[in-house]
Amino acid sequence: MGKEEIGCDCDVIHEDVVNRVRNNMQEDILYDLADFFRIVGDSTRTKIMWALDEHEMCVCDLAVLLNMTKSAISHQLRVLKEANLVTFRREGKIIYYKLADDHVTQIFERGFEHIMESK
Amino acid sequence: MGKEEIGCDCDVIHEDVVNRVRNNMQEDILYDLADFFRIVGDSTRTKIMWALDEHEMCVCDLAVLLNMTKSAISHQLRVLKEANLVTFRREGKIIYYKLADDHVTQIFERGFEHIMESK
DNA sequence: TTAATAGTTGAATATTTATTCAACTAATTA
DNA sequence: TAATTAGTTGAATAAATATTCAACTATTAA
Repeated sequence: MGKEEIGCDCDVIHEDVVNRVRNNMQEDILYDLADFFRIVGDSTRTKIMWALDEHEMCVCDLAVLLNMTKSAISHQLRVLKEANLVTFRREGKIIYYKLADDHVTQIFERGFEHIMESK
Repeated sequence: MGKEEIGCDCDVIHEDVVNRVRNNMQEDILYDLADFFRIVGDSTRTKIMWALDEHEMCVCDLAVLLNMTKSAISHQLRVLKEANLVTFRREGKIIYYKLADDHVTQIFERGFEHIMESK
């Protein structure tokens, strides 16, 4: 068989399985998927998303709710904005944030149910 | 109003909203939820989970498939085992890993669909 | 019982990243 | 206009963690 790649330090054992799986593997999509989970996978961002799923809120509301500084909240909101997980609208001095769309809401709520059930 | 907590550096703006949301907030569950997403939110672990969702595999198969060392794969499998996301069975020298249960499979596949659709 | 192979493990390194701090912009109001 | 407030930003620090490396265990086969 021989090591088919440079990086691994062993021979493949089930070559047919690996070849079949490799043919179905779309690496770029798996990176995007990992990215999505990575962004939600921080407790501050998870709390923000859960809170915004309950009601739209401004930075100060979130800061008080989560007992954190405006800056820390704002930095994390930027991450969530860049990942298109939240949107916002400005009303005077105040910016209201909310979850981006139903898709995000559903994925988030499904994960929440998963945790609730396994308790 | 006054700063209700020590950590934040501003006053609450929508006190009624924050109070209502705070009453519904279960922090321990939100931490578990973030943990779940954090563990899946690494590209190596995402690839491993996707591959095991396709077919059960041993460490060497995964190492060849992902072009990584046995050690790196093994370390990540341990993380996934500890989070109860994968299980395994031994057959002689070889240990076969697979996704833990339908619950995990479904959450993972749903995230995958989400990414596929938004492309 | 020795050699070979599948897999694990702990320590070290290197990278990523969450929060802090101080300075800043944007909008409002006195 | 000047002062106030909501929010942002960049750099620095501190903490978390993915991979590497070398040594190790467990099972099988010679």
